Amino acid sequence: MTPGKRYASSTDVARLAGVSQSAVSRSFTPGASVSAETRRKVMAAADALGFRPSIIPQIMLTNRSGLVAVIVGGLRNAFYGAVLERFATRLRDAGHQVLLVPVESDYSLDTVLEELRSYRVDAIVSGLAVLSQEVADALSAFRIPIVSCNTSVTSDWVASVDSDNRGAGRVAAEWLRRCGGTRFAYLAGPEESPASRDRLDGFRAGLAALGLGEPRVVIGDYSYDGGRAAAARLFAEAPADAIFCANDLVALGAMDAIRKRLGLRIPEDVMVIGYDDIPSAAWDSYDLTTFDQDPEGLVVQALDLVREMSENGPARGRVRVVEARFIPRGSTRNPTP
Amino acid sequence: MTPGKRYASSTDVARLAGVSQSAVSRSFTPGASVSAETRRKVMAAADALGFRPSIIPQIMLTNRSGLVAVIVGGLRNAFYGAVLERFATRLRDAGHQVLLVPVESDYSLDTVLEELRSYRVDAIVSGLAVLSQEVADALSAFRIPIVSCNTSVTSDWVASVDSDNRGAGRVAAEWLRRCGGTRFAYLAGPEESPASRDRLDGFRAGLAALGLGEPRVVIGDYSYDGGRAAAARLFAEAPADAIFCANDLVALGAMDAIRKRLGLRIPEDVMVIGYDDIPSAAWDSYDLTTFDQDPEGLVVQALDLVREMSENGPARGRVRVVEARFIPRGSTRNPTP
DNA sequence: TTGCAGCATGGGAGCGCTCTCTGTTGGATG
DNA sequence: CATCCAACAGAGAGCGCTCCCATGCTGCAA
Repeated sequence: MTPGKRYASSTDVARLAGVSQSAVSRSFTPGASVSAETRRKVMAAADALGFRPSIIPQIMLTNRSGLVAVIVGGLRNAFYGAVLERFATRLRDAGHQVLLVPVESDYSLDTVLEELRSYRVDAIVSGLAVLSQEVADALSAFRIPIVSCNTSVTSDWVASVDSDNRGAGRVAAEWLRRCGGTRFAYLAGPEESPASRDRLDGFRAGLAALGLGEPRVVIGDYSYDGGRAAAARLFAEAPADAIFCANDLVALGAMDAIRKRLGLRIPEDVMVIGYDDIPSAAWDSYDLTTFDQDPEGLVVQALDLVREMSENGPARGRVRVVEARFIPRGSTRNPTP
Repeated sequence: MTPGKRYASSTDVARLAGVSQSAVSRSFTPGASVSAETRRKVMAAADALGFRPSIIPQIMLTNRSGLVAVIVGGLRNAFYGAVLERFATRLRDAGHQVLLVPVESDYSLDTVLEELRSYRVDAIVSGLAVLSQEVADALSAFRIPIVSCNTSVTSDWVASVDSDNRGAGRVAAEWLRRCGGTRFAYLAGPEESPASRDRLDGFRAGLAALGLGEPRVVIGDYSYDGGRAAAARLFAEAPADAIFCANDLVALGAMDAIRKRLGLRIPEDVMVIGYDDIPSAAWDSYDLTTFDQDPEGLVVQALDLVREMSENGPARGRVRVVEARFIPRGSTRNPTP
């Protein structure tokens, strides 16, 4: 290895060890046919040169890079951070590397896709960005396994993992009713979010099953500020006393608006339920009743789908549903038995 | 391209376009010498086959992968999420790919390093994990540029970017004093965190400059629960009325402990200052006085250091300090003029 | 017509591995 | 002593690019 060079090659090691380059390669291949003596010499030379086999030629040979792209939007939400961390950890444990791709919106994906292709990524996990049907189809044409969370698009190479949004919506409706709720409302996420829509569908279905009418709905944007504004708009029109929110951030914003701006008490005057169980939901100031999306389960299922598609090819529209665990806390009253 | 193959090669394209493989390569190289006619034919064939040049052979040739590893620990803290997102976005804008490496602690880095080396990463940004001197030295031996945030290790290939922790500590001391604080305390992060220590140093220096004594210090762990517990321990011993916290999460935990468990008012009875300006700090329930660490500046400086080391080689112990902006809010009283 | 840029083009090497194939041992066997 | 085989070592191809070089072709001045 010449002084300025950053990496020694297997040829450098072979020269120093006095063996062939093939012998070096074999020494680093588990189960290959090398004598103990040769391996010893090779390892000594490798240590001396700081050699470590490059994975790049392997990628060239196999077109499998070991890279899995994880596309995320909005890491400011601690829930996404938690999920991302789990994804990354598990992917690494499974021997993959994680290529992080932050996107603002899915139309910015187009340019990104080409790059991912040129890096020969093995799979794409569309963490939590909204994935449109067009983009899904474009992606699908590349024959790269894609697993998308909480979206409803379908395409050959796109599978998805969803939280049981509908089921949770129903549970929220029932719980709020049992706790004495009478005027129901839903503070939604962005209009195009399938997760938000599904939660609302479930909420509606739950209310209907109890013989109750439609909840009032205010469109928001999954953020604290959005939740605060949505609550203000809701109460400006008419009061509500049983509010289901598209996610925890919205719920926390709503709670603050209700308490600090409207001067109402939670849960005495108004009950609030969120979704995600982000850390702040458990904080003393909020003590928010919510649903644990089971990020662990989400991640496990997603990675299982990745594995499955990598091995068996396209799995058109396969969907795995992960149960959401209801977590009653102090933002709802005690249910009547 | 045979049906089952995922990727077309430039040779496939050349065959279809009726030109040489070199011509295909040139057509995709800006500024290369190709006739318009040839390029047209190549592009048509490339589109037909869904061809996109692989970057892998390039990496082999140059040993530059375009990959930058970002090592993070604790994405649950929304501040880290925000910083990570910025890093990733800017790195991508600069033409790099982001390899996300989550670590629990720095001893788990050893195995990770080898992998990073085999992927020929161009640089490592040790986002926010604690980096020990040993690990830094080991990394340095690989001649890979490393930029570390808020740590104090020094090694040939390790540079760092720090928030102005000391300066902020002094400002906190002065502000709390001007607002009528008399019994000062510091709720620290983990003992080995240089950032936490520096903030305390500054706080001490600020108090000393005002002719005040030592603050009481309680060791914690940078988390909400840790902050709550630390505040409880602090008050169990003796009350305080001017508390500076190692970060916002600690501050929020402390605030909840002070209000909900101790029944004291903020800021009337106790004033609290945090660090980071995470989103929750601005929420109505907290309205926390804090310091904006300027994540944007942090990221810009870090990337500038990466660039500099990539171009000019090792920059032993270079440190960039990023100003922290003080954000007075309602968790401190109004200062007397 | 000849000469010579100047551009366009194809051929070929080489990056660092893995895999296959061939060769070379040495020891057991007939 | 000839034969065979297992165990191992080395040679070489090839992955898909980029770069260098030689060649051919055009157009323009001499």
